[in-house]
Amino acid sequence: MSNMTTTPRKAKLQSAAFKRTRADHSSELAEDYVELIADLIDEKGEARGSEVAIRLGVANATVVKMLKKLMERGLVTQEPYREIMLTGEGWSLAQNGRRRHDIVENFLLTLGVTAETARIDSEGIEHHVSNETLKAMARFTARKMA
Amino acid sequence: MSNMTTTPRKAKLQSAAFKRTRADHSSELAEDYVELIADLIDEKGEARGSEVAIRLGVANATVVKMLKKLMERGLVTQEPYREIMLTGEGWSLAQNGRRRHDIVENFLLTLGVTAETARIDSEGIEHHVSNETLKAMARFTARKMA
DNA sequence: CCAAAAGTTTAGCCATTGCTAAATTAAACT
DNA sequence: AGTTTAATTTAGCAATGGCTAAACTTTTGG
Repeated sequence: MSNMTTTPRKAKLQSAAFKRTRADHSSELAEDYVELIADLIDEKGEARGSEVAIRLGVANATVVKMLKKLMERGLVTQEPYREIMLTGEGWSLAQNGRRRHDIVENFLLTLGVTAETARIDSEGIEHHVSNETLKAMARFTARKMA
Repeated sequence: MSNMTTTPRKAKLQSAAFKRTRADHSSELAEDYVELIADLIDEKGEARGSEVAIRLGVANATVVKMLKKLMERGLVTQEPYREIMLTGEGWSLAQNGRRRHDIVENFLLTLGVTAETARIDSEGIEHHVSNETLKAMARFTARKMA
């Protein structure tokens, strides 16, 4: 425990961390959409734009606009007025997101927070956790469950 | 351990969680600025816009624009071409941010990730952690340190 | 099979947070 | 003090992700 942060801290070279946070924001929305679309397909057999809008709490038009971006990025396909489908790449991204999400959510539950809090916080945290931290979380959960 | 997330998950009413995440994003930038300004004042005796720009990795003009917003929100004060100062409210916000940041960073260190990862990840996570989770993290760290 | 309802898209707006280049002010050096 | 240099601000632009209202399809029910 030698490298503990103490209160009178140095403001070091931190721009990398902030840039990383900003970069995360651009991809995290795409991942949220793709993950939700995957869930809808698994749950209801298809993903409609209006359902995505409801679950994300945004307007229909916003979803339409985002779906165009996601199509440009090669993550989803859709014909006008039809349901949304995921490309292979879209499925990979969704599955990676689910994996991270589950690890974080289960970790929080194991830490002892309520299910509701685990659900909400994991949504926010999921995109900002490095693979190293993710591994540490998974390790912790596995240990506690054993 | 009854409420563990399993892979074929239900896509429930999650719009609240997403809305919360979007709302966090608006305030997290303000907190990053204010926290950094507080660090600079403590470290160098004053906070200059150009220094803020360097540390956050953005252009000078971006900082100027943000500072106007922060002044409108009553968090900082500044006379043209002069150094940046924090209002009482600004200091509270900064201190709250530091507190959260320290808890998360120390928690990650205790979890066993490297110092570099703890620094970077805590930057991203800090703004998305509820008070309940924060408490759980602090408890965990305290227990391990004992 | 056609009209009404429901679902989807388009058009056009707004706020936010970036940027560069040019103008302005303050500071430092003869 | 005056001039150069450095710091700061202004002006104007771009991308992103929201929204509402109006237009257009698809679906559904006589």
